[in-house]
Amino acid sequence: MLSMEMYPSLNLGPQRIGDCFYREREPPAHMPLFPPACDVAAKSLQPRMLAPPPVPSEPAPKTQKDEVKMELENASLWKQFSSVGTEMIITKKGRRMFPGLRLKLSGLNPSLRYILLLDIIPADNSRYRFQGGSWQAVGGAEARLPDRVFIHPDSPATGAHWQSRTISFHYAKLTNNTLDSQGHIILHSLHRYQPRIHVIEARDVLRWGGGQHSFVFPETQFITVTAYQNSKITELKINSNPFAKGFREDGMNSKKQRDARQKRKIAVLTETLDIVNCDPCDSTEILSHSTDLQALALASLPPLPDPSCEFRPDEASYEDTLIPDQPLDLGQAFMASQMSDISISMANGMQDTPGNEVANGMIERTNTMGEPAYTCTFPAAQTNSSSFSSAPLPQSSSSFSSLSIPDSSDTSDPQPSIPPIDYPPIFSSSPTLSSSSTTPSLQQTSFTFPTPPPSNTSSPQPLLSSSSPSSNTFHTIPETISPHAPADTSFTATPSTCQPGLIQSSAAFIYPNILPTNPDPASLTALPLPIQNPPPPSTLPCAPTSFAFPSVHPHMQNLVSPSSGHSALHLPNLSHQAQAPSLSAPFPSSTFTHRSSSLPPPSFQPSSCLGVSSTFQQTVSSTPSLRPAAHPQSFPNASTSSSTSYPPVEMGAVAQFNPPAPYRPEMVLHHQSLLPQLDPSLQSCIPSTPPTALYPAFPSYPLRLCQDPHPSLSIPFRHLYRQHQHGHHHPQGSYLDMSTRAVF
DNA sequence: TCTCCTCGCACTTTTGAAAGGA
DNA sequence: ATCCTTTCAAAAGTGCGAGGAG
Repeated sequence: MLSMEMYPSLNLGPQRIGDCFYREREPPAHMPLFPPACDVAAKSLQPRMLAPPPVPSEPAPKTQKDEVKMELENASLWKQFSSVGTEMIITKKGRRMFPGLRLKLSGLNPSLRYILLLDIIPADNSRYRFQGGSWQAVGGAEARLPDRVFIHPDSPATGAHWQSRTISFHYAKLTNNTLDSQGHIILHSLHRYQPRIHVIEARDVLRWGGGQHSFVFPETQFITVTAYQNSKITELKINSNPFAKGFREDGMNSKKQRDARQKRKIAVLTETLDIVNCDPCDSTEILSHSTDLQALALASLPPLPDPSCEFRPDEASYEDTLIPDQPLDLGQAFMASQMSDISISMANGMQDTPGNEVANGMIERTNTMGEPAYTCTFPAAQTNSSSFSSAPLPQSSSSFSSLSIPDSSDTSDPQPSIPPIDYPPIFSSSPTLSSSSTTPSLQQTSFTFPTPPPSNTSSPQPLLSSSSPSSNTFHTIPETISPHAPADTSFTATPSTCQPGLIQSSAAFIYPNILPTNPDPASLTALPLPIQNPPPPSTLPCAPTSFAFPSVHPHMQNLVSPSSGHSALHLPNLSHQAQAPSLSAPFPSSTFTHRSSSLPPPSFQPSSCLGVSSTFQQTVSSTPSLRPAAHPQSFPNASTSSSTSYPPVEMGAVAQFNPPAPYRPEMVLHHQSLLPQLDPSLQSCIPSTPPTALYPAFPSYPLRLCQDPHPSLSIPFRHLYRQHQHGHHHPQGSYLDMSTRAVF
């Protein structure tokens, strides 16, 4: 088995290792070290297999880290969905996300390599139900499933690579199958989730953790469903997703067409039954029936030419064929109905052309991240698809209307409703945003919205000065920043007050402060947090996180050849890693237990994105990533929902994050701290008494990068698991199948 | 009875192989 | 023989609706 410790610098203490037993594979003999795009950079780098543990003294250039920015290119589309209440279908086989996450990165060191991860964490600890046109929290969340992290197929790649193109996570799939072995991200239905993107510096393929930047875009929050609940979302999806084009009004699978087909089918079946019931021996019956049948058949056929027309060949032909032979008539009737359907469909298709062009145009714009196409007409959620225009979204937007927001501050509220996210007009300040028309509010001024200019989607976006409040890019918090220091000092107050009505959603949220210290809860709580509120209760359990390459791009898969030997991390760019001699070294099991700790007081960064850069911060691993970060209001649990501010955290300052970790290929990401907790903001509103935890308290869940043993998978090293300290017993079994696959 | 999930359907786009031509 | 373009079919991604389970 070949595994790699992804974050050597995150030595949190004794760790549990060796939980993942995967079939070892030999590294592909001819696997290129890096994708062509990265070849040059890769050559410039000295591969360091089994390199010694990273030395804290080798931090990446601060300047670069500090300027790492991420933009959500299709932010306007996301906002459209968010304004209505984004729903994501999850299926057993896995469903892609739509909208997808399309990102632009900047501020990376072009010569360094980075790994991009996507994980999705619970936004709160409630289960939802769609009632009365809005989402209502109806109870506690189900036990958190093991977190899986989707590693971007290009990972690791150089900063130049990431910055030269739009980064898409569209290959990531969501599933509700807790036994999923495909590496999809497992989520509960009817729960609210928040995607996060992590940029992890990989100074070389085996040395991860030089620095970490995490980004959260509140508008990407969604509720998982197995079937769409809100018709507005359905309309949005159909109008925005090319694959659903057939369901558009002008499509062949539109409701109109379906209804017409259904009617025809029913009519035909009814007629058939009637005919069958007739006595075939009675010529009279037959004759009369034939007449009826003819009428029916004719009825089911496309309209005949106008009687006034002199030439009506169709009529004759129908009579000739239908009357004489009953069986034939039946068949013809059916065929006729089908043909009529086809002809109608064809006609519609013909007619649709213009409309389709428009639709296609929209799609193309969407695909190309042409935000303008989707921005639009919100504030008010459109009642119909037609309302979605390609017009730019008014800045005022906001309002979502129909959905009521559950008062997060009020945990007692049994049924808080989630309103669509209201995005304040924060764009105005950004020169890059065409849509910006409104004056940012006081709080909004400090926001930096990730929305990129509608154009240049394919090309790297010009970097916005981080200093500029108007920038629509999310800034990560420099590692050098003290964890206690607010990332954005300009931000004065947070909606902190947890007032239900206040929504800072449009802004990106900064990650909750990650405690730079020991995961020990006691120590965490003892930390002098600059902010305000006591850390959130660690009631939320941490689930094991797995990093998966579920949907690895085909080309990546091709690069990997399963081999009998140890499984190596076969990232496309990594070929040499397999050569590490120490790969086979056994993993020491760790005794480290991670407890949920209180989160540091969140400082609200109104600005956009929750970007947290850190050199591996341990976020309160214990603190469940579950905290609702993005939209406090939406959190029923007051304790969790309260604050929107996230103080910057410097992980590098924490000793536990910096300790040189042994670099062993066998190791997998084993640090729960990898992913900072999402919603530290809650703390501002956190009552002195921690709310009852809806999620069972999870012990520590070290992140581990494990190779997926599944034979069918060509990509080894597919999963990174954040494992439970003490092992998690899923109702359906253990999380890891020690034999061959990572299952639960 | 209600809610939620699963499955099959029809439709679409995407992708890659095959065919043809320069 | 190589490269490029076009064509075609398979694969995969969509939402819908019926039906089943709890």
